[in-house]
Order: sequence, then C-alpha cells, then structure tokens
Amino acid sequence: MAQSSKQTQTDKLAADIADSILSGVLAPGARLDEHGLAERYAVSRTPVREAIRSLAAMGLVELRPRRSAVVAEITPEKLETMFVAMGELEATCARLSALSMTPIERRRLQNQHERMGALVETDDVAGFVEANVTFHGLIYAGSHNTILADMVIRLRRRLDPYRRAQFRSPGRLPRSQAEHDLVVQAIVSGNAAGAHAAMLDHVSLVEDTFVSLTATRAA
Amino acid sequence: MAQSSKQTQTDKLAADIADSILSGVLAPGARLDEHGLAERYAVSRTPVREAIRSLAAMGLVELRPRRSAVVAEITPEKLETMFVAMGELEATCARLSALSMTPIERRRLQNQHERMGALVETDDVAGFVEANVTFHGLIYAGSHNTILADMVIRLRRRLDPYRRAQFRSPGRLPRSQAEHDLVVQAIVSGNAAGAHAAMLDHVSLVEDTFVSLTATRAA
DNA sequence: GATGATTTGTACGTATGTATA
DNA sequence: ATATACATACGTACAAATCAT
Repeated sequence: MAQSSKQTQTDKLAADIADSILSGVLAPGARLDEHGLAERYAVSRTPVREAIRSLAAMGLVELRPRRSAVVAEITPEKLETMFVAMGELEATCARLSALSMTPIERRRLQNQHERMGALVETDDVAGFVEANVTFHGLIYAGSHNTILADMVIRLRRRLDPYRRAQFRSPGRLPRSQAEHDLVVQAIVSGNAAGAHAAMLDHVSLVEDTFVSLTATRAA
Repeated sequence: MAQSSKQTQTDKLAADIADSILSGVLAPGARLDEHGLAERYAVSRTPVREAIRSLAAMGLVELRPRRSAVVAEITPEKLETMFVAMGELEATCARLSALSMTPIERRRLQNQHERMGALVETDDVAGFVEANVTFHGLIYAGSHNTILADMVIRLRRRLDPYRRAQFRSPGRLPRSQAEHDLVVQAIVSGNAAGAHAAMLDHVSLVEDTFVSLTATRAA
C-alpha cells in the first residue's frame, strides 16, 4: 500500500509469506519458524523476523513473546464478523461514491457495468470474476477516501480465500448483475441511502452463499 | 490490542514511541534515528527497528528503504479524509448497535446518556469529555463487531490530538447532548437507518468544529 | 520435575545505498 | 561530479526462555 519502489528483503518476504497464508499454503495454526523460513528463503533471521512483525500488524499472524508466531486462526465467528464488516464498509464506499464521484467516474462505473452484462450473456465466469474486482475497485476509489478504501481492500484480500467458490453456484452471475444494476443506478443518480442499501444487500447475499458453502463443508 | 502480558523490549518501545508521536512530542516529519533511539532507551538497535516497523504498519510512521523512518506527515487533506472515515465508521457502529444490541446494552447506553445529562446541567466539561468516551465506546462495543470496533478505536486514537479543543466552543455541551439524544432514541428503538443518520450528523458537526479551529490556526 | 534441545529476543558488526560537501 | 559521511539493511553471535523428553 505504501511501500516504496525499491523493495527490501523484508518487504519481499512479507509479501511472499502473506501470499502463502492467504492462498492456504500455510494453514491457520501453522508455526512460523524463523530459522526454517530464513533457510527456505536463503536470508538471515533478521528480515524474516521483521516480515513476521508486519504480518502480525495486518492480523495475518499472531505474535506471542518467546513463542513461535503462528498463522492466525480464523474461527467461523471471526469470519462472520469479517464478512459483516466487509459488507458495511462496501456499503459505506457505495454511499460515499454516490455523494462524491465525479461525472467521469460515474461514467466509468456505468461502462464497466455494461461490459459485465456482456460477460453474463456469454456466461464467462472467469471474465466476470475479474471484471467484478475492477467494478468494486471503482466504487472503493469513488469514495474518495483512501482510509476507507485501504481498509476494505485489505479486508477483501483476507477474505478472498473464502470467496473463491462464490460464483460457482448456478444462476449467480445474472443475479449479481441485477444487484449491481441497483447499485449503479443509485450511485449514478446520487442516491446515497439507496447506494448504501443496494450494496449492503448485494454483499449480504454473497455472504449467504459463503455460509451455505462452509455449512456443507463443516458437515 | 493483541499483545501478551509478558512484554518484550520491542513492545514497550513501540508503545512508548507511539505515545510520543500521538502526544506530539515527536512532531510529524521528525526523523526516527535508530541509533539515537537505541541510546535513549538503552537498548540495541534491533528492538528499535522492530518497533519502528510496527508503528509503520499502524500508519504512524513512514518507512523509506535505506532512509530514516519519519513520523507520518498529516496533511489537512489526509486529516479531512480521516475525519470522514471516522464519521462513517461511527455511524456504521450506531447502525449495527440498533440492530444487535442486547436489551441490557441498550439499557446501559440510556443510563450513560442520562448521566451525561447531569454533567451538562452542571457544565462539567471535563466530566462530560470522559463520559463521552465511554458513551461512544458503548456504541462501538454494541455493534458486536470487533473488526469495525477496532478500526474505529484506532482511528480515534490517531485523531485524538486534533480533537482536544472540541468541547471548548461555547454551547457545545448541550448541543452534543441533544445530538446524542437522537442517536440513543434511534438505537434503543432499533431504528438502524435513523441511528446511522443521527450519528453521522453528530460527528459531522464535531468535524465542522475542528475545521473552523484549524482554519483559524492556519490563517 | 529436571534436564537438554530448540527457538526466540537482543546485541553488535559489516556492507550497501542515500545524502551531502 | 566525485568523494566522503552517515544511516539503514542484513548477517552473525550469544543469552534467555520455552518445549520436549
């Protein structure tokens, strides 16, 4: 987010380990052995330690003095909390977008939305998923509030592994598109409360999809 | 937030330096010299480095590879952004509180509000300010969402130095109390949208106070 | 419960990149 | 512009605490 161009070892490590965690290579509860990681990446323990501290600040790992850092355990309750927070933040961004997007930004959002309509027609799931990221990104940016945008982006990255299957359910694409339509209409017309409500509705439904998926997996 | 009881040097340093920054002892733009800090705290540079990295993750300092870390500069634009984010988060917490507070929590909020009414009567500014922190804290907790609550608490701590004078303006106490009244009524009656709007209104007015203060100072 | 092995926390030295004369 | 000074990034060594036997 705010790391300079010339990456240091620590930065690279932090990014790589974060990826390993978010992609599930390092499962929750796994111990982060400094020595092992240092060896694996062919560096000393110092940058490894600093990288781990960065991850701790992001909430990806838990730090207990004198004991190995472990990948943060995510309980279903915590996950639920995160999804709710995510939804509220997205809704807030939509609200602010309705209030403060420039005409050009509104136009861009509409264009993106229309482009996604074509992807729904051809049932291009992969294309839609990618375009969807851009779509939501436009709304984060449209809030014109980097603090909120950063928060929601970080949260989404953490939730990403749990959202993978979200568009697999049959009929999800057209439904998403219809929900997006309400969001776009509200934002473009400057309807703050409407944008908030529409987005909240949209992401809550995504959450429901997730809940049903984990319920299946847990059983 | 999640630091164990047995503090390590790094933790103590991070806490202490953070205090120095938030209290203004270390002004924005000030360089954090590892050598100097290590000497000042009578430790080696290693824990100092790690503490600085923690602070960077919190957004308190900026990290530029191969150059001294500096206390994060807060431009008026950034401050404005933070206040807006803060307001939106508070409003969101109020919204969620209206939806998910337990009867006991609603009762507690009402009690706190009534207690503050007495402080307004006696024009006890100091007492009101302290009670106000509790009041807002009840609403953060009432959201039953630790993610959001943490976000807003951290933001508030960062904004605290810029809010000091907020209750100095004449007539601010009764006005705050009246605004609180609308918030409490909405939350207690389970009116989510109303709670959101009322809180947003309340904190936006606080922001206005701040803006006029800085405008005076800048001119 | 005590002892040994493993791993973290801290100190310090060296090299490299940045800023300055 | 080149060189010098200086601060950080990284490596290595040791001490202290935790865990495992």
